[in-house]
Amino acid sequence: MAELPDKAEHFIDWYLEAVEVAGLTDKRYPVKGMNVWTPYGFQARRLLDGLMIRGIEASGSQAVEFPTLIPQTEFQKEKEHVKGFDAEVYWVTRGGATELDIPLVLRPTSETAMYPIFSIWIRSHKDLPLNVYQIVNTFRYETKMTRPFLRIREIHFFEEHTCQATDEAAAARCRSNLVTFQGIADALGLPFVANRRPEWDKFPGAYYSIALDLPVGGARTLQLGTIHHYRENFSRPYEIRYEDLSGEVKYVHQTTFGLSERLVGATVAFHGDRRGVVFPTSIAPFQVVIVPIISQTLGPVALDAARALAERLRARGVRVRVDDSEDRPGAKYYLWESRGVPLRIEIGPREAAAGTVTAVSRLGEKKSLGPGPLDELILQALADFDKALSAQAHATFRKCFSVAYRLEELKNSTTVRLVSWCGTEECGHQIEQAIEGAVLGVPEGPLPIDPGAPAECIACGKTQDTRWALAGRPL
RNA sequence: GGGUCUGUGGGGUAGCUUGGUCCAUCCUUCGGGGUUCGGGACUCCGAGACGCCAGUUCAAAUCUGGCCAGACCCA
Repeated sequence: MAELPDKAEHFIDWYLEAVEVAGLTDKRYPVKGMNVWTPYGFQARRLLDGLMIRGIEASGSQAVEFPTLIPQTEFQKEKEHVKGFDAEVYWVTRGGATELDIPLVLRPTSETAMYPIFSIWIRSHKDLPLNVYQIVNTFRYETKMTRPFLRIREIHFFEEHTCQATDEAAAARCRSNLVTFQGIADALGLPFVANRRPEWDKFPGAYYSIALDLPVGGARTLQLGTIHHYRENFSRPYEIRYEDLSGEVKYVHQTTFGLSERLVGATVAFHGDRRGVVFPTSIAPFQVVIVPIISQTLGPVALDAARALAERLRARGVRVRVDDSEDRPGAKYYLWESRGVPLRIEIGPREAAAGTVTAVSRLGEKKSLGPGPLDELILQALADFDKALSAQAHATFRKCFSVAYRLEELKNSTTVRLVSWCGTEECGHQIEQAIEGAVLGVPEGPLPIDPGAPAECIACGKTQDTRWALAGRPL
């Protein structure tokens, strides 16, 4: 039986092939870092969009849409931001044959598109808070190698931008975003750590950045998204001001929250196995696939039963597909397993007569359901699947971390490491050199494992002001 | 940013060193027929490729250059 490459040993090979066999994208589009979404992959992405939309709107954000092109003059207003993105933006310099007076940037992110308009929208404290988001495509000219979903040049980007009256309100919005993300991650069965990125690695223009990191085997990590507190760094150059109750003119404090289709890649990367993708029911294009076992001698009873069951499940809101193709049953099992369908239902002729089915979970559990209310039993089996997937993920997650006490231990790390760190950039860089990766930052909230109190800094040995930080190798 | 290597049907490959054997190999895929159908079926018939553009040559998948795309290494 053909299996995928070993996930632990050859992660990238495994990942590329898992995406390939699942048919989520077509990588043959002839522009680097830009893939075509297939109907199957697009459905997963659209369901993910739904999770993000429901989550953010529940926290009081409204959808907007700003243009794709940004004039150079606006793009360059915030110094750090420009420096951070200058090397990776696409420029539009011509309209037809005419050279544009002011070149246009294809948005790499939308701060500089939105904020000139925010400065018009916001006049008074009554206009605050302003919480808006958009889901649009953004463009970044990645110079490194690209990977489907993980590192791409056209990014399907979710970005929330908010304006708050005070520093404290902005910090509160960041915490609220973290709660929203927790909900999305739970729906995907993905554990994560929220790390406050070190100064040298924060978003260009941010006061601080909180990154949502997922360990994906070895010391490798994947940044799932980010939450940034900008303070007044953008509102000053873009003159986003309001009059407070006493008539004093103040600059707003801004935040952003960014996610992308990388979450589809993360789901593949974290849950996938030797047979391919494993989707949680929340974004599985098909939650259930029914395979009728055709028999020449016993007639089409199994197929009829499969179609009838599918109708009942659809009425209950289940995304279900009957695979009535000519392939043999075994071939269908392999196909839908590689594509990540949570639950397979097999109906044979004798089962059709008895009113029972065989249910096989993508995690391997096989059992007979019925006779009885099959739709109820299948809904239960789907809920059980999500629970089992999440439990398995959290068990894996805990094994992804270990403490390192000396710099030399970092070299061939097989997990993400917790290190005691004094917080200085100099020691941070020593840690990064030792692990051949990055200091991910200091976790917000509880640590993924409990290492006790931080001791002396792993690099300089000082004991004052040390804290636990995570170090790993971002993909 | 600097360097090394690669590009053959829809996917994966053989052929390239030494130009002619190639109207290009094998597996898979796709269309049609038949027998099948509880873990990747068998069989018969058919379809489909030398990344693009130039150059060298009697002759180019094969050699040279440029471009495009991809992989890897270094900063």
